[in-house]
Amino acid sequence: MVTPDRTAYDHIRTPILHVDMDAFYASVATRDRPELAGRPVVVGGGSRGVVLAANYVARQFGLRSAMPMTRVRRLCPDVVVLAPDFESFTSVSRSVMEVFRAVTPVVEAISLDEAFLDVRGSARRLGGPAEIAEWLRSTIHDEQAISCSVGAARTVSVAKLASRRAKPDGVLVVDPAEVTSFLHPLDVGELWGVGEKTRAQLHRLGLMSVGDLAHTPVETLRRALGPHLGQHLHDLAWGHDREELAVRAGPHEPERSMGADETFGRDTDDREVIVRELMRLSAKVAARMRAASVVGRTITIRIRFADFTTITRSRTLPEATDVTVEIHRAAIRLYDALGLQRARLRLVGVRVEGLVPRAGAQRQLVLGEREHGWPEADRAVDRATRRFGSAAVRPGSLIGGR
DNA sequence: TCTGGGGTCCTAGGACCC
DNA sequence: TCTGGGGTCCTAGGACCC
Repeated sequence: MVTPDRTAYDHIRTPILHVDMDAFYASVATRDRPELAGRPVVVGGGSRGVVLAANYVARQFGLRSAMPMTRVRRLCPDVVVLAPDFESFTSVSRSVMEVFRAVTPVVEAISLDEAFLDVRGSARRLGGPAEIAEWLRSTIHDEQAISCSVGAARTVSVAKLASRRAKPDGVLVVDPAEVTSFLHPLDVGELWGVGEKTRAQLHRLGLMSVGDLAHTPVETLRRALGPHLGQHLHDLAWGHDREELAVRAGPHEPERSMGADETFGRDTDDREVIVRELMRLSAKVAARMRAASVVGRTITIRIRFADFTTITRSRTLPEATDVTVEIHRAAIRLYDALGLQRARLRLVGVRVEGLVPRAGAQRQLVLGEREHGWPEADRAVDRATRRFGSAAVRPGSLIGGR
């Protein structure tokens, strides 16, 4: 790559790049399927599922991420629905992240399909942000046959908005001098951190655009939205935000919590079904915790009723655990304490919070009070799962279940 | 047959401690 | 005999993100 004459690389004006794959899951799922070219495609499915990704043809029919599948089929009966293949998505994601790291070690991954890059240290070698953006796009396109969009700015949030504006398959550099003229016409709902509820609340206050937000006294916003959010949105409206990235310490930043939940195929009030599902979810979570060498003390269950109202109940144990049976037992206690009789449940979930490395959380063995055997049983399950796959080994209470 | 599944962070009240 | 006050933990809910 030809590098134009440049001085003062440290003062590069838009060093933060936000790279975002276009319709990532849909692009990966269709890249080897030329027969689907020009057809509306969504990734998702299940009778009670939602859209995970919609290609750009599907978007012309109004199909969007998070849209219920029932609505999808109504809006677009000819839609092609593909089941997600997360192994494939993860593998493509790894390759894409390698391309990012070829540009700079300062990469903050946000999800499988997007990341921030700080290219301050790369300018001498690779050129300015716009050139680096084009290099990333062509490299990813050549290697993975998918397109992406890139936003460049001085701050994280403006780079993020810029990549969205650049979609699909484009680049947008927002110079610091242009930040307010870029931001202020946008609807408040465009800001990162403003969802449906906050957007509606702001609109009720007569604050429609980011410019309106910017010209509202910060005290007013703090009173209306809470001190933290009020201050934060006022800052964002002026383009004030993080300029440094949080580079992950390792490939797997330790998670603060791990959980699993599942929507039933049909709502149920059958305790036996619910207890069995809690067992399956507890086993899944505990296995992931053991694989990550973490233990946790706070067990939370989530219940969603047929009318979609959702509650959580949690309990903090005296000792951190990664033992399936202990997590399950806590979950059952929390469930039974609710005293539900005929309430029909749509979803149940189990989550363990307050995770710490197992090495730093030695169990206290007090007077032999711990039942032993269960951790050993879990380890045996883990070994068998590694050898034969997860279908081969299931807790006894799940066998015979539908 | 409206509304998945994986997370993070914030708020707020009460308990408890100093 | 006058209601302080900060910090931390626990619990529940809620908003948001991808």
